[in-house]
Amino acid sequence: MISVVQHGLRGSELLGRKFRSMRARLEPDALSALEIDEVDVLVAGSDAFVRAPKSGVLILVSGVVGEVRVLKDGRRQIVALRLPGDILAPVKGEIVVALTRARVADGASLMARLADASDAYQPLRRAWLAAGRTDQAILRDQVVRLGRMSAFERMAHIFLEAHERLAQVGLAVGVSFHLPLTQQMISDVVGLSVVHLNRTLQLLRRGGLVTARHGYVTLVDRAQLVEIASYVSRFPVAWEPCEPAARGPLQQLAG
Amino acid sequence: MISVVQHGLRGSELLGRKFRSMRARLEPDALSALEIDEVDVLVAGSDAFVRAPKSGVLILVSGVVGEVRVLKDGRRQIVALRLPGDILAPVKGEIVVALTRARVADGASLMARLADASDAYQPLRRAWLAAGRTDQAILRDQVVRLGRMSAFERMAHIFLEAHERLAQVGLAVGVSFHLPLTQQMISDVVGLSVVHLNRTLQLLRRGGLVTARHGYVTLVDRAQLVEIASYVSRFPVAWEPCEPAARGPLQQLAG
DNA sequence: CGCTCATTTGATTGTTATCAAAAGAAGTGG
DNA sequence: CCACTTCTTTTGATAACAATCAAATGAGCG
Repeated sequence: MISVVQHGLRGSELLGRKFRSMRARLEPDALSALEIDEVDVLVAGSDAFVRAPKSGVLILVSGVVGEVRVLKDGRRQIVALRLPGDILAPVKGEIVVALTRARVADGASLMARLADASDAYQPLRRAWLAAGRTDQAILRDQVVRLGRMSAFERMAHIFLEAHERLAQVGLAVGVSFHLPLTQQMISDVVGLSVVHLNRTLQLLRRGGLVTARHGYVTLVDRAQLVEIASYVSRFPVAWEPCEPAARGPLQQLAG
Repeated sequence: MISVVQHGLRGSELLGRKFRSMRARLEPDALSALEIDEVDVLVAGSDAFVRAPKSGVLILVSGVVGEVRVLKDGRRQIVALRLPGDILAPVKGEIVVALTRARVADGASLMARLADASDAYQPLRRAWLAAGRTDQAILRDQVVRLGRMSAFERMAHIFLEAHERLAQVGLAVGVSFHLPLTQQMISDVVGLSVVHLNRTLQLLRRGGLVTARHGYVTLVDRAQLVEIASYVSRFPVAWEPCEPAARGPLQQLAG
């Protein structure tokens, strides 16, 4: 299983996958010369608080980070969960928290290329905008999840979303993926208490819907999860079922 | 009291106020030649469902509309509440619902001006981007509201937000404003049942925090509301207290 | 091994939803 | 202007859901 934290992918490769899944017709080398591989900031520790990027745009290369709001009394809401290939864009009043060890790259050179108005970069600009719209849609999914879904539905939904987003950048194998977050962190995403999240997770497990252990998640019955969460895909089929190949190595991870 | 539904403001005036509150140094006539006053679509009725804009960007001139997700079993979530001066931007799976009678204008000419790369429109482009960021921040406020706030806090928060957003475009008088929505509609914004919303509203009233009647809302104790909701302003003081002038006409509305 | 952190379980409380129905407003047509 | 309908607000009673408190178990790590 390919790890979210330690995949061998370069930043440009990640972005390429992401942008291409937006139906962008990018040349093979549209991103190759970008210097987004040089990791700018290395954030370690699972709860290290890092102030917003010192300058410009940051791209998450590996690991998981959250854009977090903390209320006076300590309640936390992870407004957006950022996965490899995502742009970090916290707003005023939010902090960026590394939920796992994470590597981020400076997006300055990408931004420069986007600012270049030449025709050659037209597909790139399109893809960038499409990615932004997807980001927006995912944030709105988060609103619906928190506003009108039961704990059970929320869990089904977040698992589906995480899977799809990771699959988009090639960080999923079939219906399985690596997402090494504590239940506390996930509860701060879906707006539940840890205890209730734990119990809800058990319902999903006992229902034969998912398995989750040591940060490895498998959507055992994806179809039913989609049904439960009324899940609407945000990507044009970025993942292929590929059941046969996956079954072998997955079962040991599934626990 | 100036009405959200029937103010006499022209679209360009609304946008001007909005953009100027973004600290944009717009020339007095930066927007004047725009044809955003010609109302494109007239949506009547309080629950008329209108499919997404036929082409391009729509600007809300008067009235209130919601960008709504409807789940299979009829649960609804108003993802974003749109007030005069806002841009309508529903994503896939959402519908635009007129919550009051509303007038919308076609933003094509504004978009054309934004696309014009000449220096003259630099401040306009800046303001446009700033408005987009504010929009994003408000959406994220919505996430926190739904994810980690109690019913009481949610109500305090949404009232403060509505006030600030209306004040920004001059549709508030002091701490009072017009927002003719049914409790059902508001409950679909804050993710509560109507019944519970009604009871929570009574708590706010009895606590001497707000008055709300016939669509007229007064933040009687704004300071305390801010405290309750941990409210963070999204605008650079777009409204001035102006208590003295307001007190007269407000009290009769306050009921 | 012993420390710490994460997960799990049990018991209980508190919050919010749901159901049902009354009372109040607003609009319609006679 | 009134009877009538319909929608909204309000109230009461109850059930479902999720949070909290407390503690045990399990996993990772030096």
